[in-house]
Amino acid sequence: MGTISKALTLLDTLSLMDRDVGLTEIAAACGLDKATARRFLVELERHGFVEQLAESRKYRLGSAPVRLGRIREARFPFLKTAIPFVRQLMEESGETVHLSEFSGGRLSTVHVEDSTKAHRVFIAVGTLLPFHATASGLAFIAACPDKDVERAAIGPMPAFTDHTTTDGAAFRQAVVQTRIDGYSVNRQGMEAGVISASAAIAAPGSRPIGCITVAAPLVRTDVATIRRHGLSAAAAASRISEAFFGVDHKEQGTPQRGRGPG
Amino acid sequence: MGTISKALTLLDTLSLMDRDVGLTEIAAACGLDKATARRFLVELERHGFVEQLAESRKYRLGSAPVRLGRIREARFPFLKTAIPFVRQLMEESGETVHLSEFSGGRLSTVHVEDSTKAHRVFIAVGTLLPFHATASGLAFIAACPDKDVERAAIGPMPAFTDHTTTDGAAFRQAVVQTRIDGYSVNRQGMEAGVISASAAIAAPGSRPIGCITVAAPLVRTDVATIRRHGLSAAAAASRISEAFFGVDHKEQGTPQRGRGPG
DNA sequence: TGAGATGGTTCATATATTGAACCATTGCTT
DNA sequence: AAGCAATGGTTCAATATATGAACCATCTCA
Repeated sequence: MGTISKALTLLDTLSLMDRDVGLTEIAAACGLDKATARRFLVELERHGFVEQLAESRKYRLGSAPVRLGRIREARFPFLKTAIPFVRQLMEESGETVHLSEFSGGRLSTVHVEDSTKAHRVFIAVGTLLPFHATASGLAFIAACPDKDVERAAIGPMPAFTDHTTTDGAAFRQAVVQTRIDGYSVNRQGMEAGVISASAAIAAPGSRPIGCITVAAPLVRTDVATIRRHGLSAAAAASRISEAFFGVDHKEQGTPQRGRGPG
Repeated sequence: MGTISKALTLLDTLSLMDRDVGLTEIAAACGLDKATARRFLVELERHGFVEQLAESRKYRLGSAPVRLGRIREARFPFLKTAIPFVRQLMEESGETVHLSEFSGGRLSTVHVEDSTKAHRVFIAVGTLLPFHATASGLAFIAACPDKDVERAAIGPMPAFTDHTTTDGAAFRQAVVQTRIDGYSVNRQGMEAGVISASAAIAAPGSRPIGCITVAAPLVRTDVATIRRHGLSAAAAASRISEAFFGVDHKEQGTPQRGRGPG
C-alpha cells in the first residue's frame, strides 16, 4: 500500500473516532509506528485535514474537509437536493431518517433528520454502514450489478447482534427480496431493538449514489408499518434521483471504477 | 516535501479548478510528472477524494470530503453556528456576505449569502483570500500576533488590480488601521469595482477562526456606508464568537502551530 | 521520587516513489 | 484515409523517500 493510502486511512480512522485522540492511540488504531503516524499527522495538519490541540496535544479532524466538501456540494449538490426529501420522509414516518452516500468503496451516513419523538433511534453522521448488517447496505448492494453482490456475499460478515446475517446464502436471499420489494428491511442486524427500511438512490451508471433509510424502534413497528416506511423510502429515493439527475443532466457525469462494494 | 503533502496539494489544486480536469492538465498544474499525478489520483480515488468520470476520463473532487466535513461540523459546528449571523448581516446590509475560515495556513471562503439585489457581488465557495489583497485577509491577519503580520508583510504580494496593496509598509499601515477600527476595508484590491469590509471571528487562542465579510459594488458604497458595513460585520463576528465559544467552552480546545499565515 | 504512560525525535536501513520513454486511443488536419 | 498531435495510461531501473527500533523528554500518579 502506498504512503498516500496509509495517510488517508489514518484520516479515515480518525474520523471514525468520535473524540480527540492521542498519538499513541491513533498509531495503534492504524497499525502504524508512532513515528510514522506522527509524520502523517504533521503533514495532514499542514493542509488542515487534522488539528492538534494546544493543551492536550491530542488530534482531531481539521476543517479542510469542510472547505472541500462545500466546493463539492456547490458543484454537485447531493445533500442540498436530498435533504428536503429526507426531512419530509422523517415527518411522514415520524421516525429518524438518514441519508447515506457511497464513497471510497463504502457506504456512510452523511445526514440525519432526527425523529421528534422522545423514544427514537439515534444515528451519528459518519457512521459506516456494512452491506450485510444494515438496511442501507442491503438496499445499496441490491441496486448494484451482480458481481458487486457476489463480492459482498463472499466477504467477511461480522455479527453485531444475534440477528446479523452472517452467511452468504441468507445475504443473497435478502438481496433477491429487496429487488422484488424495491426496498430493504433490516431487523436488529446492527443494533438490538432497531428496525430499518431503506431504498437506494439510483444514478445514471451502474451503481446508485447512496440510500435513504428510516430507522425505528422495533417495539412500535409492525410488519405493515415497516412496509409503509419501505415504500415511502423508495418513493423518496426515486424523487431525489429525479431531482438530482432528472433535469439538468448535462454532463454531470458519473464516476467509474470506484473499487466495488464488498 | 513528502508524498502526502504532494498528494494533498494536488487535491487542493483540483479543488481550486472549477471544472473537471484531465490528467495532463492537472499534472502540469501541480508541477508533477504524469505518472506520479496518476498514481496520486488513483490513490485519492480509492478513498473517494476524487472521482474519475467514466466517459471523459477527467477527474473531479470526490465526495469523501463531504463526509469528513459533515463529521467535523457535527462535532465542531462552525458553519451551523455562523450561518444565521451571516444571513442576518446580508439582510441588514443588503449586500453579499461571505464567511471564511482559516485552515491549512490559508484563509478561504466556506459560505456565501448572496445579496438579493440584481447588482451584487458574486463570490464562489472555496475562493482563496490573500492577506494583502482582501478585506477578509486583512481582518484576519490584523487579529493575529505580530509575528504573523510580519511574516505576511515580507511575503510576496501579487497585484490583482491597480489598487492592490503590494508593499509591506502600506500593508502594515492597513493592519494598524484595522486594529484601530475593529474591522478592515479593502477597496478594489482583489477585483475592480468591489469594496469589502470584514471582521475577524475571535477564538480562544492566538489566532481567529475566520472572518465575516460584506462585499458591495463600489458605486453604491460611500464612506459612511462602508463604515456601517464594517461595524455590522464586527458586531456579527463578535456574536458568532460568543455563540461558538461563549457557552459550553468545556474543552472545545483550540489548535496550535498550524503553520502561520503568510 | 521513581515507575509507567505518553508525545516526540533520530538515523541507518529498507522500501516506495519517481520520471523518461514507452504504448494505445482519440480527434483533428490535410 | 493517412498522418499528426494530444491525451490517457504504463513500465522499470535509479534514487529519493519512508520506516521503525531505540532513544529522549515530560507528565502523572502513587
